[in-house]
Amino acid sequence: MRVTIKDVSRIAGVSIKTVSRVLNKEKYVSDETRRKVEEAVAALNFSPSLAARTLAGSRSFQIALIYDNHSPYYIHAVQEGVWNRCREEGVRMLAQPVDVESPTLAQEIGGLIDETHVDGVILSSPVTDAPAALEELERRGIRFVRISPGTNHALTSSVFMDDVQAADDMTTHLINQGHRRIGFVIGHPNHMASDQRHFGYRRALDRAGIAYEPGLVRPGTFDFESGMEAAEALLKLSAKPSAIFASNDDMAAGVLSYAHRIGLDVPHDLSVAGFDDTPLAQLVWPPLTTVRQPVRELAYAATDQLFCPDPAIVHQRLQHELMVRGSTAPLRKS
Amino acid sequence: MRVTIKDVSRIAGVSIKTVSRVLNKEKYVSDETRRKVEEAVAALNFSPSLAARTLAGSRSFQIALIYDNHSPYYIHAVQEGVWNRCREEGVRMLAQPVDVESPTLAQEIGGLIDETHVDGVILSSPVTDAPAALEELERRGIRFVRISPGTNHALTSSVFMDDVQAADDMTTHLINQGHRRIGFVIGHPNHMASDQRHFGYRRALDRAGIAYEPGLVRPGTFDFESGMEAAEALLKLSAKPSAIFASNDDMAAGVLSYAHRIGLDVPHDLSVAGFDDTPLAQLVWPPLTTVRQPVRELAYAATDQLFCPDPAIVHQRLQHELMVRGSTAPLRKS
DNA sequence: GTCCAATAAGACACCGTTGTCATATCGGGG
DNA sequence: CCCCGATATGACAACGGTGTCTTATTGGAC
Repeated sequence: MRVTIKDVSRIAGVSIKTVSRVLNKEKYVSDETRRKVEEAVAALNFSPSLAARTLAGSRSFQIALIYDNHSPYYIHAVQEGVWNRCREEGVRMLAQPVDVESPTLAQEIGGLIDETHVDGVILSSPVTDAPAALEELERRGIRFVRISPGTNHALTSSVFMDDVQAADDMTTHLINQGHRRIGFVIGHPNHMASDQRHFGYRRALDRAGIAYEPGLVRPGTFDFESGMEAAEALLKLSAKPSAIFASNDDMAAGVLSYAHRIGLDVPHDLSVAGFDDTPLAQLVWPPLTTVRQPVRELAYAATDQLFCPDPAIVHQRLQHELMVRGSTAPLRKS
Repeated sequence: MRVTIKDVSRIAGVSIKTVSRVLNKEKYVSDETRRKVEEAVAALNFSPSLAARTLAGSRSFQIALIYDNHSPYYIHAVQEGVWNRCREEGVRMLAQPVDVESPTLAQEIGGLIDETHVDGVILSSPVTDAPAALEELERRGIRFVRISPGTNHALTSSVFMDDVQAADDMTTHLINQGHRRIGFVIGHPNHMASDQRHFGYRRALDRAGIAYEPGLVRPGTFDFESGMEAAEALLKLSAKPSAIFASNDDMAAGVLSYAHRIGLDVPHDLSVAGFDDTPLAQLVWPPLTTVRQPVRELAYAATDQLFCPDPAIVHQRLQHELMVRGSTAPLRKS
């Protein structure tokens, strides 16, 4: 049947406890013994049962990644980052999609933790800001790290980028190109990042001495359709914007699409900027000027913090990057 | 500390075995007792330890989804489909990215199974056709279902769509619009679907009495760049195609992008068709005519088969759908 | 009234590890 | 040479459930 630690101990001629010691890289095992055990492990192709380790020990060698589905690209990148760090650590990753609006959110998360005894949890936006989730995790005293949280809940570690500064940078880029009437499409109200990007846009305008015009700002939901709708509203204004900054790439693609549909030439008739630098940014024409968000790196760093024994609460900021491509251009004199 | 089955049994005034029976919905528990146990479970907010159940019992309440990263959209949809079925069953999903080219693939999969005791495995393309993976799973006698396998390994269950027919349908659609010189971009050589789509293209041409011209067929790797490169090669031919059928959407987007770059008007100067109907298809201009691949449904059905106690090997085909959008048009008489 | 199958519930071993404690040996300071 | 802390290893009891077996108790069929 299944190969167990007993088989290994028999082959190696030691007790199961000693095998366990080798497996867990504990001190107080002689080189000679260690070698024998390692050989036996290799010979039998032994992998210890996670279930047994979890039950008997104080670790489960599993962490959970909890997220709500918004952008497949984003989630995919997060999973990749978390997974990369997990694999180095020999830890399994449990991917757990949830509905952040669900009234049973806390219960679901609690159940997950009770069932699996995960050693820690990574929270991805927008679950990072769901009070029910945070309370549940804290009540259980489980370690968790948040990726790009919107609220600076001082109690927990997090990794993030500066959304305000990034949106400011992008807006400033457009201003530097001579644009004065710059439309803005806000993100999904669920996401704190939406407010921050909105704020960054506003801050850049202020600094440049350009008045903030509510009419140039449209609500959106981070998806293509809402970008199109926002573009339609903005481009039907009598005083049209010469540039539109959509606060994520999907919406920017929607703006682009609507602009094409009514015969505008991007970037000469209209500059369009996005945010996130998803692959999509380079799968549209013209390729989007956007902000690269280091998602993989954020996820990796978050997981690293989870494993890192440093008990201090750490807030780590990673750098964004302005990706200037073909969808923005200097304002045409007319 | 942690709430265990003992606490529940104490509160309910029954033995732990009876609690276990209720948890597992076994027969031979009186309604009265069942009610008492359920109340105790609810009162204590009890979730049984998966580790203990796995160790003691014959099930682990976990399945693994093994995939290699190609398209984030595809993987995301697969995960969603698998997860949806898992949630109904109260089973956890272990997402396991692998490198299908890795020489240690079998070992990784073997280790996963030994460690986690998963009850079954879902294989997503292209891992579906990695001999090392299949052999390892069979050697361990573990149940697994493949999503869209390329080879018809008679031993295992699978769900799939008819790639040949779908590519045939799309090609026929183009032919019906009057196109005769139809370029084709092949997919990644790793994926069996690439050959099948290629074959479908050829079959449709044959039936229509159009000669297959190797010069109109370019290799690709399922990504945007390879689509652009293929488009460049095809559109520099002296006898240009009037339509290009790229065998996935990313490559079609690449074709579209290159066409725009050299000033072609799609669809009037060139029809472009894709395959998969990823969200991207509607995030480009003009929206792509493509084949809808029912990925979520395939994943859901595969998981359903895994849980279904029917031991027979089942091959289930799901229907594709032609999505005609703005990127294809009747051949312009010139 | 007897017998047997179906129903209902508990006792107890066991799953494969790790934690704790006990034991043995070794090397060096006094 | 003795004693003690560091090193090295093993015995054994958990961990929290399920599988198996045993024991009552019912309710027809004969």
